Amino acid sequence: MNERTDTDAEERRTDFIRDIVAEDVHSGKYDGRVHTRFPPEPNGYLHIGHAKAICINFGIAEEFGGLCNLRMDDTNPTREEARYVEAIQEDIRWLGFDWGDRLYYASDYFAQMYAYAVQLVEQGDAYVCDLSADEVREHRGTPTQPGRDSPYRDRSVEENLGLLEGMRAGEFAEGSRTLRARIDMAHPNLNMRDPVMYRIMYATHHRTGDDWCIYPTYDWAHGLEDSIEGITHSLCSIEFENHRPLYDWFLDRLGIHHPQQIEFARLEMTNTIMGTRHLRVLVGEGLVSGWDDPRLPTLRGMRRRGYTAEAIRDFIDRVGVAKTASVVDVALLEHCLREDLNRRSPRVMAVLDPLKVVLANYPEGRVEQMEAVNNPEDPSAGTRMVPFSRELYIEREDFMEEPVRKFYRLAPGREVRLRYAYFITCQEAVRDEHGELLELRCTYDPATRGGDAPDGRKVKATLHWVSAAHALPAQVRLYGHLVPDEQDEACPPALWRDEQEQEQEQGAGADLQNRLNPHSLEVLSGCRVEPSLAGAEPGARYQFERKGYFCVDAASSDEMLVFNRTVTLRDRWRRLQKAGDGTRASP
RNA sequence: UUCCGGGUGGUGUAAUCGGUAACACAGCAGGUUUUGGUCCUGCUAUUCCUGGUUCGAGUCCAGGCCCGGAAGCCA
Repeated sequence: MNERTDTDAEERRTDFIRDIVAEDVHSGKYDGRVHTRFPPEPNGYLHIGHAKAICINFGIAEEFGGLCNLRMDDTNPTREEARYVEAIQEDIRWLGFDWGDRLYYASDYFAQMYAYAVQLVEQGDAYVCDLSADEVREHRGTPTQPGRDSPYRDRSVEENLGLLEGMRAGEFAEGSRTLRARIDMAHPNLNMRDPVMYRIMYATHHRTGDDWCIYPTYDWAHGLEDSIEGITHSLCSIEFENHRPLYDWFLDRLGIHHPQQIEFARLEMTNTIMGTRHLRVLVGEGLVSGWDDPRLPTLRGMRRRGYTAEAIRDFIDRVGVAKTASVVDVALLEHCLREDLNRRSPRVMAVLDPLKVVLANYPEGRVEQMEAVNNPEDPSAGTRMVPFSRELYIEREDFMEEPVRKFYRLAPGREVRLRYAYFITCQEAVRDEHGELLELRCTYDPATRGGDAPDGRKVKATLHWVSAAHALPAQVRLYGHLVPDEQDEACPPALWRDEQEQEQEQGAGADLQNRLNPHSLEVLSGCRVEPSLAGAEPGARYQFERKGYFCVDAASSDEMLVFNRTVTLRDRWRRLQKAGDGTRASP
């Protein structure tokens, strides 16, 4: 089911990257080889933005009969942790991609990178600089003003070699020296103004331990990683476009394999918060329950919420690939989700907000088994039996004492159908002394068993229900958008710069919190679900008829079933209500 | 302000050599329906601006406008 058929592949619309790759294959560039890679930094969990990069890199390799590597980009020991390495693999596998035995680590190339650095020093293309971080910044100039040469720029090759060796040997204090590329301090592209290649960090790396006290910067390392692995097409996001000339410069000076980098716009989406750093703030400040909070756009969160990998991949396909900065409507994601879930989810009846219904003319103690269709989209899913009795629960919102216009569910004197059961008519709404609605007194028509009237009369509504005596208690968690529509315009604050990070992230926590939807989670504990749900396994997905798609949460148990709402059904009635606000008509 | 990149319906993308601007989502209207679901039908709505070349411009040329990215020893 993960396999796409040939026709699907042919019908898949193309994009500018696929066009370039196809052209390269035809022209015989790289001997017609296609080899991509997905290079995450193991510093957090993957989110749907990563899914785009994953689908593009693995997808293109697959389509062109090539390979895609998985590479942990672990060049900064202070940010990366081993626990993320396993989680990243888990998420990619869940999405449905396979890297075979090609799991690599940037840290495996540290020795090779060092040798390349020595080569550059020997060529006079790199030098050891004693400027502090602040001084380097000050020498760099600005976008409009050229930078100034470092006073250490013209050291001899021998001195540089000796100093570099000393850096590696741990002879110098952290931050006291760097190795820099010797390019052009007046270059209009800031990235070319003698960028730092190595910094001294006395930090223990999650894989290389204390073998190194100098670590390559991303700009120095990244192109080398792709080159070493023989990558043909380095597909990355737009913000690295300005860095491409630098990667090209390194590769050309070194005279080694030169992949082609192509940049595409990263995925942005409405009604959510994206970006590892922002997500880290949400998790760190306890604004959500963890990286797998079902409200988060993390792959783990979405999985826990009940998203399918197929829906996510379909969504990424439909979003397309381009360079324009864009914000995709979350409605498209939800459409893909519903489409997939509609096909595959067994239907079941669950009452989220129970209102008791007593059938006055139904014999006490009698129980009937009603046959219900498991999935109208899939006849092979068969049917099941659902118990019916004198006392039932229906949804509180399916009754209105004074029905508004176009409300055609239950009301005093009205007849509706109970799905797969009988027509019932509401005789009386029973209230307590405070006017609180307690239960409904109804009668049923024995001739309508199964849901059809022999006299051909119609009802306008069909309600779902459960038998009070047979229903199982359940907790249901209703999830909504993380960010409400009104807040969607507000931009999340930019987050970076190490020395301000802690302070910034605290401020960011408050800023982020202000954007959040206060109703993104509603927990319902008094729900009643049909007995066939007994023993439902965590992760199992269902459609609660008329309510939405739900999946069994990991915290679910035999004592208390727990469901997460994945997404609601499209709800025309709700839309009518919204549109008709204030147009309440008397019955 | 300098460099790089980008502007096609409300949103995301497509349009072969310069030849009828299309697909999907959203929205609206209707049909079917034992889920106000699904499905089906229809509708609304698009080339940033100005000028030029051309029989013909989203596409080519010139100028302008707007948006994004870039001044970490992050990735």
